[in-house]
Amino acid sequence: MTISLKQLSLLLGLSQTTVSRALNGYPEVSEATRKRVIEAAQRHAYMPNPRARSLATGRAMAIGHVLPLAGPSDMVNPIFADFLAGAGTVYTRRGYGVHLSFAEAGREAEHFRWLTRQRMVDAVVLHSPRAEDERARALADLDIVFGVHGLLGARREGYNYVEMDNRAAMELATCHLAGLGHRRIAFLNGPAGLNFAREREAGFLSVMEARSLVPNRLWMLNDEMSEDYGHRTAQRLCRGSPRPTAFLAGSILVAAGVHRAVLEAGLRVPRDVSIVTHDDMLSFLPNGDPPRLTATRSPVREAGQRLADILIDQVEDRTRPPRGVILAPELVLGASTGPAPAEAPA
Amino acid sequence: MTISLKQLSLLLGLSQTTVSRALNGYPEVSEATRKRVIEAAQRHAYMPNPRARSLATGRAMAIGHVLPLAGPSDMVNPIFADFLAGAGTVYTRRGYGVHLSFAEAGREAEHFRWLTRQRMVDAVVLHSPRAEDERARALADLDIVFGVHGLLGARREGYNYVEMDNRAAMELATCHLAGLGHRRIAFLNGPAGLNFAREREAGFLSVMEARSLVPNRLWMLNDEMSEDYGHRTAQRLCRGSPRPTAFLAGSILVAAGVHRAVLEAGLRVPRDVSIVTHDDMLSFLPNGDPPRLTATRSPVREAGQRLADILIDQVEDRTRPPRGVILAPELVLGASTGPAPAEAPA
DNA sequence: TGCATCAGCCAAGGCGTTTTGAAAAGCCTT
DNA sequence: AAGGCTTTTCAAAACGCCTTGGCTGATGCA
Repeated sequence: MTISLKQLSLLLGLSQTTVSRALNGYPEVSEATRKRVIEAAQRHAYMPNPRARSLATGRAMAIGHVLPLAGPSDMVNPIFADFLAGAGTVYTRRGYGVHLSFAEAGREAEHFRWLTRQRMVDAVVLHSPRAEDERARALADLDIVFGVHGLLGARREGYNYVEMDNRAAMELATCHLAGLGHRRIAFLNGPAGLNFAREREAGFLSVMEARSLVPNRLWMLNDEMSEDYGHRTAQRLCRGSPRPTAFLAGSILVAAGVHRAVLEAGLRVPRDVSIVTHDDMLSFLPNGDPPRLTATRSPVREAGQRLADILIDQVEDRTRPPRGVILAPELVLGASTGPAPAEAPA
Repeated sequence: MTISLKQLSLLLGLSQTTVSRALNGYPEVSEATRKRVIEAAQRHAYMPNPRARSLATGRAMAIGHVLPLAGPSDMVNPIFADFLAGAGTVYTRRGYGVHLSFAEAGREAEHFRWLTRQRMVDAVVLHSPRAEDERARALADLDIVFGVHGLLGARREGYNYVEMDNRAAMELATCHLAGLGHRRIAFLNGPAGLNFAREREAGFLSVMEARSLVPNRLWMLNDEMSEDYGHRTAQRLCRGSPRPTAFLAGSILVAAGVHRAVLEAGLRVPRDVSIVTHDDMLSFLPNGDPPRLTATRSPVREAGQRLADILIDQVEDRTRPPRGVILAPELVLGASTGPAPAEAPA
């Protein structure tokens, strides 16, 4: 079927040792032989058997991504998918595989222990981290290389991570709205416990404060980001008086719900109400041209690539210090934002 | 770190052979020793090293899922995610892993060859099959166990597959609409080349014909299922005269676009226009209670489980004939359908 | 010339399993 | 007591790779 190291060495009249060393770039082999070996390897399409290799080296040549088993969770989350697609290209290029596994919520620590005891993976990626994340603690205790897609609480050093600058994103968005004259802004944020939601709130508040605007605390909401959440909330707020002139939505789904509620209330976008969203899923809901929604965007796919490289670097040289990357978001102007409507006289 | 077979056998005063056989259920070992071995294995939390095992057996103990590398493709598709979540539970339960890899579009065949030559996987799952699928041919030629999430053209035997009954789904939906008196139904189907779209069209047409209704061919459309597609198309059709009284959407995203366009046109759902969609993503857009949209649903997660079991069964006994499963859809009544508005007098 | 050094290569052992072929032990028969 | 079975056990080889330690012949130095 496929040629083995032994066969190749027999073919070349060399020992397995020499062929192995030649291919793996060890110095103790003459350049002439190395060239001959490499050429023969290519000709016979030799590829080392990853299983045998990792049995011998003790290295897994795989990075683990662990997903919660039940419920409408990460796996169904397009962000995760896009992140993995980005990471996947790097893994493939550098000869690593993905080890995808599913763990019951709450038993992740045990799962990690199993993964590492079995040497299934060389490193692990943590998705959707919480501020106080017991999974991160478990990983640190296990002395395994790991990286986080997001931040662990306020900490920004001592571990590998890739994060979009959530604070900057909301600052951009809030600045944009404030610049258009909006003062009554509703902020439909993500779940309160999650880090990125805190960061976003900080960004929102800092701009409001800088502009001497007073945020309406009743309009700052936290929930799972669903279309339903956006719709339900916007419907309620649009009935109130005064109502918001602008909505800041945490995701495209939330924005879609808001948009629907606003239309149903007989209001026009952006004449009566402006909508800005954070868009982390890019291509998932194709925007037209010009884009329908004004949105802040982060390069999720690139985030995956960056973290993959960071992890593999550290796996291959355990002495490397941990690295963190903060990716800058951009604001894409769309057709959903415009000047705030004139204030009704008080 | 973790105990090996050798250490366990030493501990028991038995040979590796006997311990191995005892644990793997071979008959040529006395019940007394087997019991002793199993008990010791549990006590020391022994788990065989999967790499060593598959090196020895030649079996990979993994199922491959190959995704297109570039573009807004499967990976970003929540259907795929949900399917994998379902399959994942079965893989884990039966001791298999997932091998997720990314192949450039058009070079999948080569990728499969590599996967099998390297014995990376014992079986492969094909996603989003086309009627004439060169990937399926490549897999068949390679003599590897594989299964399809969907159908290969009209063929319904000779290979493993799990499919939702697309035809039945559209029959259900069309019957529902026709029963409410709708005659002017627009059908926003998926891409023309894909199988499921053909099946769905057949279902739609068969009911129309059975009820002696004449479908408007100009209202039967095919495209990638995006929110934009739904919006664009519904906007156009709502401007026409006569306009459709009902829309049959291929996915929730399409339905969302339709819904938006209908609202923007100043029409009401379901008073002026009814909407039925096929919902393959279940929990992704949480519906309220009662559900917002009337929808046909298919159990994607269950589909993943079924195919996983079929594949592993065949891997473990290659003589088993291929199996196909067609899962029945259900119609979930929501708030988006109602009686057809009275005809304007002609 | 003798001795140490070094580049280049190799034989063999190890990674943790499964599996083959054979030996040992037990039980019947005769 | 010996032979023939069957049951139970084992030592060793294999899977395909990496790596340790050692071997050869050439080179440098004194």
